[in-house]
Amino acid sequence: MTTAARPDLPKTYDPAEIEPRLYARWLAMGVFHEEPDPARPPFIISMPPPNITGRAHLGHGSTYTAMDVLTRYHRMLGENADWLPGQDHAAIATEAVLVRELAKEGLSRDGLGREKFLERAWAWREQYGGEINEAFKVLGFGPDWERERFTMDPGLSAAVIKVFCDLYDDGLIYRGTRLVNWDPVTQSTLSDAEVEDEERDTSLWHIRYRGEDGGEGVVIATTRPETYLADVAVAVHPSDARYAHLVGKNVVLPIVDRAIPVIADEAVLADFGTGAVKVTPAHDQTDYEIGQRHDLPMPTVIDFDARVTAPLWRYDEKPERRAPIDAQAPRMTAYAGLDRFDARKRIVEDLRALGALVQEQPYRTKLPLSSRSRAVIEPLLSLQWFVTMKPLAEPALEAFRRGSPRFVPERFGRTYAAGLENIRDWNISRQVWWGHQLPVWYTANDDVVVAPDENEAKRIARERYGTDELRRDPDTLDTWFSSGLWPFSILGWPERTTELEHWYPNQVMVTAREIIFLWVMRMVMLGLRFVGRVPFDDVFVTPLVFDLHGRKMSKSLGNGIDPTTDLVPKYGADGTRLGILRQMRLESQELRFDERFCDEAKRFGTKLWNALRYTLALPEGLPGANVLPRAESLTVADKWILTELRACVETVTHAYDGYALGVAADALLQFGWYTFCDWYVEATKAPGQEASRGAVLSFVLNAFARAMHPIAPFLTEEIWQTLPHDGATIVTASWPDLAEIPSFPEDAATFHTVIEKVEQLRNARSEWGIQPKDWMRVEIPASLEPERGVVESLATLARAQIATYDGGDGTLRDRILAVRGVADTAKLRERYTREAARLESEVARSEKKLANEAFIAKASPDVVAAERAKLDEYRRELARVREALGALGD
RNA sequence: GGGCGGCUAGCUCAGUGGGAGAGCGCCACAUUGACACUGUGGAGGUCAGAAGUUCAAUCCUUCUGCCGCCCACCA
Repeated sequence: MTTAARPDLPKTYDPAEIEPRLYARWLAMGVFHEEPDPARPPFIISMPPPNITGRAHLGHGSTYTAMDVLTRYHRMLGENADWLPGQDHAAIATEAVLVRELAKEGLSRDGLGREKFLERAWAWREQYGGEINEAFKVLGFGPDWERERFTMDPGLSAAVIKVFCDLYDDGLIYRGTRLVNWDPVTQSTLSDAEVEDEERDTSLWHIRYRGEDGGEGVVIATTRPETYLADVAVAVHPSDARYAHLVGKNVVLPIVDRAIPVIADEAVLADFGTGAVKVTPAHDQTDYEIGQRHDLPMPTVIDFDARVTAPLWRYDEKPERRAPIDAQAPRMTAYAGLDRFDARKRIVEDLRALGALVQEQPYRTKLPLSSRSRAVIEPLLSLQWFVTMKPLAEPALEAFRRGSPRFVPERFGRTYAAGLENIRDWNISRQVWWGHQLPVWYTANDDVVVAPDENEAKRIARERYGTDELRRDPDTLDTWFSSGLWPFSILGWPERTTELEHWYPNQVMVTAREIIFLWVMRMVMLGLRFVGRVPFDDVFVTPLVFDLHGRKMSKSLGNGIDPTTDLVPKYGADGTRLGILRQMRLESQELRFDERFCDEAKRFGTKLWNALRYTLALPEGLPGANVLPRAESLTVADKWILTELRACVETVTHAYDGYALGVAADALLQFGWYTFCDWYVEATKAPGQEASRGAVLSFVLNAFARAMHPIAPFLTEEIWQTLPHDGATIVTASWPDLAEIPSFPEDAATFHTVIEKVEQLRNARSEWGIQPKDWMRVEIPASLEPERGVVESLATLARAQIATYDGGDGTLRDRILAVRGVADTAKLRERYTREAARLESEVARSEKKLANEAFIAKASPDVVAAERAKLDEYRRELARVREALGALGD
């Protein structure tokens, strides 16, 4: 047991001084570190690794605070709790940052060369990659820093290579030419999940393609007129009578005078646009599929810089075999080298001049944007590596049908399952250098060798192809390929480590909704395949953070908030955390961040701090930690606050268990401020409370601090340390045990009546305009006589003199407490008149209800009895108010 | 087009099949020692609209409207 160390506390709790000091102490004590311990139940969370380019934002404030709270809670429960941190190399994002840095020095990536570029990248990572960890420390997060991992650590890289090789050997990774999402800014492909749609105003251009026979031909509608140069057909719906006569005939592309066939395909919607659609297989996903079905050629007209090429060319895996299609080249030269959007303007003008542009109709469409660069994605043919997803998705779906993982809130499980059901092959190769280079080599004849390292590749090549002259594929893997292994790669997989044995699967994955497709699905699929189990029992999906007006937070809108620089200096880490959690609702999908909650949370901290000061300043001093007097020595107020404390701890425990962090935060604030400070602390100032109050205040604060510690780690540590306590730090203290907290329901009810009386008194004083200097005489029921001192004390503001009456259980308001000559009679009358009207309407409502035979017959007896009791009460009150009104005279 | 969430006091949000809640803001009052980063009281709402189920609906069902999100090959 340690006694109170510092009797002279400042009036205000100062987070700026206290928080860094406590965090440093926790680190020195190693409280966040755990070793696998089969004797205790595990509680493991793998931290979603932030990008090394990342900065703290409010998303971390919600999602990562939730993880910290859960880990701290389960640690206090005595579980083998560990939060495993790390970082993601964020291939494209990081490379973009590096390219910008180099540009400032007048350097380019290609000029520097791969080796030098990667040296720079690692140096950058060393220098800036840990910044977000500092932010996390400022926020009080306590992951197991000793276990920090990076997706490009040797161990994790080995896991990546093994997974690639195994999937390749199993025939689930293939190389092929497909239409991919090309980001012309970062010069790399993106997976479907990395493409975001954004609505933009544009036009729908209607263009006439005349018949080859000189007829009217057909009018197509398009949002991308610049790609018409590479059209290979016009498609209509098979049952569209308007165009049936044209199917099988040719129409002619304007300007370039190239003839293309009209074909019928189910994918065309007869009621959209003109019902006829141009088919450009090399630049549109739907068209690509139509092209495949009809075995159409796939000429390309836009290059990897998003410029129009002239002439057209035919994509080939080997650049030297890419053949120009120069038949129409002379007529296209005007567009050669133009950016796709400039080309669009020129082509529209030229078509208009030619009379081929039938109509230009304003139109709002969704543009595919790169989530990395915000550039408009260009669908392009390219030779890339893919993962066949269906065989991976099937076991994941089966597991989900058996209930694993469990989603909280449950509805996100349906989103997840729908994603698995509609899964498409995953493009995993990226044309950046920063990342895991594909373990793929080619012979001079383009024979493919996949191997974990170069020596093994050479051995295989010699054996199979009689050569060890190899060149390695320059591409790297999609960042999500390595993060998809996260929950097991950070535990040492493929080695069979103790950590992997005891800590896989994790108990919960906490993440945001938008990551379900990008990440959660892939972790499950890969975890199932390579470790044989779903990597986590629960997936807790936290709400997305928006600003007060419901707009997404973003740098460009200028409404982004960095909690460490924008909130912690103002409210402290505790205030920031509590303020955010108070707004987190389990079933809600968005959180409109309102800073007022942080302000409230900070003031709550000060309030508790002062309750602590009050407790420490008690003249009679404090007993040892968690020592309560025997029940006979406790006052009614003591028994009430202990009962309330127990209820609070119970609520908070259930809330944490169900991930309802907002409910836990509410309950703690409600109890701490309004129940404990406003009523109990005040009550202890009444005469007759001295004998027990020190012990009870100390006991309640100690238990309350522990219950609130997961949410507000610093303040609660400081309170706990200052009061008598057992142990070195609250971080490893035990969760309040309900069995330790006595409960006295009957006494609690009595004190509840005290509160009601006092509130009525205060209300009366205020409503009736009783001046501070004036006193009024009030009466309380005989049953409260023993608590007279408390009522008197709490009612001090009302300047009340207490008398006892024995008239049953009537309320104070009705008794009217002889107000002698001090109250404003007019105000009193007004008040009573209003009160009488209210009671009359309540009586009428209740009478009507009870007169309803159906109600009596069908409602449950409890409800009917309660309604009768209410009616009696209303009638009694009404009679008293009327009596009082009469007594007022004129 | 499909799916999902929301609509409760000026603002941000809890909540419940049976007498509408919190914080902030607003108004009034209170400064003799835990705290002015305070305390006390008050005003303020046809619980989006309509229909249905029910003895009883803000809550359950259906429809409508508006806001938002996700998915999908509407050029």
